[in-house]
Amino acid sequence: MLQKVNQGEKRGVTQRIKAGVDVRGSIKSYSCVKVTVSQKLTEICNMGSEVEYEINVDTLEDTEANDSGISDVDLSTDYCNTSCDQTPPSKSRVPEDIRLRINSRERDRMHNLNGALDSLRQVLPHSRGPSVKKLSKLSTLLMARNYIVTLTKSLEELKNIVGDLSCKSQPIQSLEALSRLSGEPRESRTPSRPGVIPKSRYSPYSVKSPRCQERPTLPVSCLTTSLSVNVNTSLGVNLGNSVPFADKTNVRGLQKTDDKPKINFSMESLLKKTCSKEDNKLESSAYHGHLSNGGPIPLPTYSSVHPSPFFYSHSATYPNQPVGMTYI
DNA sequence: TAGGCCATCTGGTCCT
DNA sequence: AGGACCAGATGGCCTA
Repeated sequence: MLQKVNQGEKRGVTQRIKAGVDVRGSIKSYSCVKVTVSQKLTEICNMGSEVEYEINVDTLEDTEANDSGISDVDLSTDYCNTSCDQTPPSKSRVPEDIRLRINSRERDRMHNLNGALDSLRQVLPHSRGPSVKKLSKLSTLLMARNYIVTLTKSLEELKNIVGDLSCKSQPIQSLEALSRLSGEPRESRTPSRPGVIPKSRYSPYSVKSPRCQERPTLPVSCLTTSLSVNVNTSLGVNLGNSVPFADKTNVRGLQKTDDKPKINFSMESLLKKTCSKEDNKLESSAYHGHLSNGGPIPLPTYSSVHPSPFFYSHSATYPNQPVGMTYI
C-alpha cells in the first residue's frame, strides 16, 4: 500500500511506497506517472512478499527505474496478465486537462456541501465554542433533525398553553389585555373623563366580558411579556440538562451541566398570531425562538477532559451503544 | 494501534 | 458535450 501520500505535493517529492497487493490503485491519481508506475509495480506484485521501495514521483515519468530509485525491476516488461491483472492499470479515458477540471469541480462541489454543513452547525445550539468538538457530518444532520423535531414539539405545546390562557371565543387583541389581566396599569386609547363610565359593554377597562370572566386566572409567571418553556421538562427529554434535542440513549459522553436551555417565545407574537387566526395555528415565522441562556446559541461549559459534549466514538466506553445519534 | 472521520480522485449515470 | 451528482476506493489525520 502507499504508505505516505501528500495530496498537496504530488510532484517533486520522494514518496515511500510499500508494495503490497495492489499498489496501482493507490497511485492512480498520479495521472502523469500512472502507466509507468503500474508497470513497475506489477513486477513488484509478482515478487510476492511486501517490498519497500523509494520512488521519486518527480522523475518516474521520464526516467528509468535506476533514476527513480527502483532496482531489480524489469521495466521493459509489458503489463502482465498473471496474478496482478485482476486490477488493470487505471488508464483514464479522459484527457488529463479534462480530468483535472472535473476534479476541481468536484472539489468545489464538496466544498460547497461542507460549507452548507458548517452553516447548519452554526445554528445548532451547543455546537460552537473552543471547547466543543466539531460535529461530524452525520451528527450534524441527526442533531439538526432532532432539533427541528424538538422545536416543533415545543411550539405545539406553547400553542396549547397559549390557547388555554387566551379567551377561547374572544381573542385577546393586544398586550393591553395581558397587562390588564396581570393588574398592570393600563393606558386608554380614548381617555375617559373622570366619573364617566365607559359605554362599551365589554369595555376591557372596567367591565369584563362574561366570556372572559370564565377565563381561568393566569399565574403571574405567565403574564410577563415572554414565556419561558423548559424544553427538557416539557418534552420529557432530560439529558442531564444539557442537550434537549439529542437522544439520551445514543449520545455518548454527554456531560452534565447546570446549563438549562430554554426557549423564549414572544408572548406578544404568540397571542397576536394565536388570536388573530381562526384556526388558532401558529406559523413557523410567528415566533422568535432563541435559547434564553446567553443569546441565540449558548456556549455551555463542558469539562475540558471531555471536549466533545455530544458523544464519544470510542466503542469501548459504551460498547452497547450505536455510534452517533439516532432519531428521537 | 485500531477505528472514526475526512478529503480527494475517479468512473459511471443522469440531465440540460 | 458538458456539468451535476453519486458512490467506491484510498490514504491521511486524530484520538482513545
